[in-house]
Amino acid sequence: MENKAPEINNFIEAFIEEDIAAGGQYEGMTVHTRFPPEPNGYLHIGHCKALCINFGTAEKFNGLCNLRMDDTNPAKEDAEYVKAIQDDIHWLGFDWGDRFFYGSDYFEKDYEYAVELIKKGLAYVCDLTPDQFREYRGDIGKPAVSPYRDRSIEENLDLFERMRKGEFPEGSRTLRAKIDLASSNFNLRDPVIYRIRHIEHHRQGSKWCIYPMYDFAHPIQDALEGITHSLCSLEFEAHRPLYDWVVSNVSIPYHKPRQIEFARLGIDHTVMSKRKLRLLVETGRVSGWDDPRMPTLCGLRRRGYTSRSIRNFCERIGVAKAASTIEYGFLEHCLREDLNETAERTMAVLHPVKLIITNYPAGQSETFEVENNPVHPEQGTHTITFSRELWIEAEDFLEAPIPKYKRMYPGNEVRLKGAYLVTATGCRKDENGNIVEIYAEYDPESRGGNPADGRKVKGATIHWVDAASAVDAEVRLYENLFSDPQPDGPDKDFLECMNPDSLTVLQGCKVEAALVEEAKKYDALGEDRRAKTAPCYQFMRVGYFCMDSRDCSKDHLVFNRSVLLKDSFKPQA
RNA sequence: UGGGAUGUCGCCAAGUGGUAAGGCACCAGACUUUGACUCUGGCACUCGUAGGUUCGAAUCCUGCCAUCCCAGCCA
Repeated sequence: MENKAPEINNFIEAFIEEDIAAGGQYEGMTVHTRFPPEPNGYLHIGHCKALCINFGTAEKFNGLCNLRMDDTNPAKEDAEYVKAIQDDIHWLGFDWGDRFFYGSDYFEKDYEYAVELIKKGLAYVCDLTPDQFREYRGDIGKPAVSPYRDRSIEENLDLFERMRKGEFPEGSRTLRAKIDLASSNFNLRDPVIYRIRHIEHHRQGSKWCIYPMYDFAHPIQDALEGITHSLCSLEFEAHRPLYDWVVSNVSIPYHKPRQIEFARLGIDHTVMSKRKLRLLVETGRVSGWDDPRMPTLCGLRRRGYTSRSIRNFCERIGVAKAASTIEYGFLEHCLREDLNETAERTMAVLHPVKLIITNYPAGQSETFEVENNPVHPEQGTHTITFSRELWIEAEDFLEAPIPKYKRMYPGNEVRLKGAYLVTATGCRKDENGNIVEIYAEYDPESRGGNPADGRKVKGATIHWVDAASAVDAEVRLYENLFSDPQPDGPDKDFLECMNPDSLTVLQGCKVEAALVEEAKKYDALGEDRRAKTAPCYQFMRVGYFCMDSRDCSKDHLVFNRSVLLKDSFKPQA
């Protein structure tokens, strides 16, 4: 009774449960996983799936999950990314406790294990250059060849030590695992496990000039940390035999970890490879790694995505082995679902047109209380002001209505949210035919939007902002970075799939004056906290918006559109 | 091509021999001071395909087809 079995939701959990039930090396074990990012870029939502699987699975079985920087290739890695990665993971709400490691901290151990393999006759120094290596690699049905395979253990030991001492130039020699030159799995054709690189390592400095390959270092790292289940993505499937070979042939005083692979996350209308994201940043096609259009966690965060919505998304897409591409709309759904519960409602007019209430006295003004969130009345109310001149959305008035149109047009009574019922009487246009002013009369007996006679209002309820107190704001509208749903597709240049209209900047939008006070509070936060907690609002009838962590200030309000509200109105004709 | 995987509704995804869960999207309706939210109903006689085994198959067997990954001194 004390230990209720966890509900099994996917094949990985099923495997783990089987392992536990089988006993053996897993007898009484604590499930232990790890998340091993390479510190060569920022985390994106694809990493988040792996994060949720590794941390989530450990949590589910009451286990542990380590965070480990996989930094075995000094050419690609940089310390600048380490903190950003940690911050992103914490922001998501995961915690590795005191189990933060660097793959490079095991270099000495890796070396010892390599020596062990040499002594066992399971590894040898090979003098083939990269070009020769390719040439001697063999082919289907034709085994690979290495003229150096049968060197004596003594010679290998000597050569490997001299490799470490820096006696040889890059590319001149490697250490190879002696497995099977004829294997149909090319990963087992005596794979390179150490290469020479005369490069500074971001943490080890110039201590080393030989570096272990992922295939050798990773299983050792896992084993040394007591990882029981090494959960990674599908592209490592063909490497599993090598992973198993390493943990079986090296004397690690723990049980052998088990590698299990799952399909990585794909989302349409975006790209997920670090290489491509980096190119977008470096060529200035986006403003940076945290551009709100980027699928990076910092980008999504700046866009207004909450950690809860992202986590929920990762939970709901499931875990399987079939390659899949999730529709971007599902991510948006998860955001709306969260923000609907939490975001305060406010009124903002993005494309303002003046509405003049002709029968409302000039110079007069009054206030109304509107609820912050109808879904949760306990979130309170706030005050808005009303006067003769208001701003309304240009698309909320039509001189000649189209079918099903319920908003303002001459003679149609509508409700100004929280204020009064009004009926348009006409409008004024400029010389180009653009509507510059709309005229309407209000029903003084409908304060708060409730007509005294209780009549039903057939027209829509529209949002507005008092012109006398409104504040200007800049609003940035975002759309898909790529108009092509599969920019990663074969025979495509992803740069040519980009959406030229992924960013639209609107100036002179009208928002409630109260937002200036909110911006003041936001200004008071330190840069670090600002980046993690963008205040989010629902601009009623428009969408969810958040203050931009970099550019918004009380003197210049800047909002990012996080996601549109759903809209079932489909103009016909 | 050799090896490794995967194919269940437009997109995800349960299902492990007993007669196709759920979510997103979409459609219809109710409710509504957000054309939002919420609620109700609809949405795979069929599981890549062709055979076979079985009383019974998405689930087992065989062939075929399609897609993805690996074939770096990247991870």
